Amino acid sequence: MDNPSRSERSRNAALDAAITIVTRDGPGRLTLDAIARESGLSKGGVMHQFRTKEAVLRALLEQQMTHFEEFSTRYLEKARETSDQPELAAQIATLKEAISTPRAGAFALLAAMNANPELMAMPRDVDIKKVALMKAEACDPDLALLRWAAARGLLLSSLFGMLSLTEAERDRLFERLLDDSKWTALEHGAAEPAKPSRTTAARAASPRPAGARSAKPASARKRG
Amino acid sequence: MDNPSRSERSRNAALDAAITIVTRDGPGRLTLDAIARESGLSKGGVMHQFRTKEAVLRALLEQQMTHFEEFSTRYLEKARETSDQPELAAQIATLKEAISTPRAGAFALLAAMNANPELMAMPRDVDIKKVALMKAEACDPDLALLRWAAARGLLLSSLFGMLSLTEAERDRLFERLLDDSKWTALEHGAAEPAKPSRTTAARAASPRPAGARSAKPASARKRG
DNA sequence: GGTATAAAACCGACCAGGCGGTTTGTAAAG
DNA sequence: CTTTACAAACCGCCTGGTCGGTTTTATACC
Repeated sequence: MDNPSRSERSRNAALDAAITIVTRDGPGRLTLDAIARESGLSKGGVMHQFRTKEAVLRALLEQQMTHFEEFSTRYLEKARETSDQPELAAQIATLKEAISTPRAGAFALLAAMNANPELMAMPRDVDIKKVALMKAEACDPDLALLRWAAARGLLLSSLFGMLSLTEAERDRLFERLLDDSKWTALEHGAAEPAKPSRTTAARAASPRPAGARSAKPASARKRG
Repeated sequence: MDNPSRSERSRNAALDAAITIVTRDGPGRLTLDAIARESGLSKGGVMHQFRTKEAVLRALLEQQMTHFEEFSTRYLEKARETSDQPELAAQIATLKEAISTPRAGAFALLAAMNANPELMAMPRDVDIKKVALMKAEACDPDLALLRWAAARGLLLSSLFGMLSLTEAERDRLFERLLDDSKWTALEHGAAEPAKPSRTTAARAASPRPAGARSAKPASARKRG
């Protein structure tokens, strides 16, 4: 096997091991030795790929971020035709996804924060953009932000093992968060949309009077 | 000084030191030696008050929980007369409070989770009760849960340094979360309240048809 | 009161193990 | 033959926790 492949294989092995550890044993147990043990590599091998532990954390964060970023953009494309707030929808859906891929990604976040709170700057910067997009597309930006915050609250609470809701309840709440028709904007920004949104036509495709059951497939549903 | 006082003083010194450390240096830096150093006690002294590190974390969590519990009940009494969902209002207000007493309490939570995720059972048990109360008093329980989740999302995001909102924006969002008149229940549970809520009178105090312009200043508005 | 004694609070040296990181050596790729 | 990828031993430091001893407070007896 050529060198680049060899390296990448080792890198991935290490990162996979890290995720396994952090989800199985908690963030406090994520050590370089543990990664070496779990991945089958030697400690020297791990250190060859990541010169420092912080580098591991950073890589872990990046991996997770791109993973969810991909999910988000994929969802965004679909949502553009079904919602007039596609960015918001994508964000909520992504958070929902993150909750069911549970500790994997976001638990890494905890490990990162524990080691070095400044690492949090990375995901924050992404957030800033997302928030801007969501505000821009909404006629009631605050309401959009709150829907987003609610989704995030559900995710983070769940991550911390502090969410006392059943899976069904959670799903139902996410469903409702995603259903634009259940969130009527205050006239705040615009009772009648000032800008002729590019998706008014798409919106007309769902002319039910705000109360009808949402028909959204809502992506993958695990257990009924 | 008599023995009980002496003990309590030391305990508090240790806990205060722990909070200082965890907020200043991050949860990863919270060690027994650090606590001893910061508190002025010797390590032996610290170990005399808390036989193990987990005991310190537990005490820290308990202290913070009772602190916010007190705030919550104090608020609850007032809210009973101004909102027909006093439990929800109290929870939201408490979360708002927690965000501005920032890292102090909830950062401890992070430290706890890092060391031993099972410690999270303690705050979760409290939550379960709160959630039950909030659901019970609401005619649209899911909406109540979502308002609560949004508040929590704002808090946790802020804790993680991942909230890209200004203080004013945050305040405005909390304000809106607290304003019952801006959250109209879906007919879901009850278009006309099935159970004669004990505060229907109080609710009648704001008889505008849920859509009237709010008198709230709504602070800064960015784009037209 | 004073004094002997027990008990609690506290100190600081100490320990074994785990930690992040370095070094030295070796085999494979280029 | 140089460079890269890895292995394994090793290092110093810090960790949570122990332990024997000292000081302070509480109690018992006179």
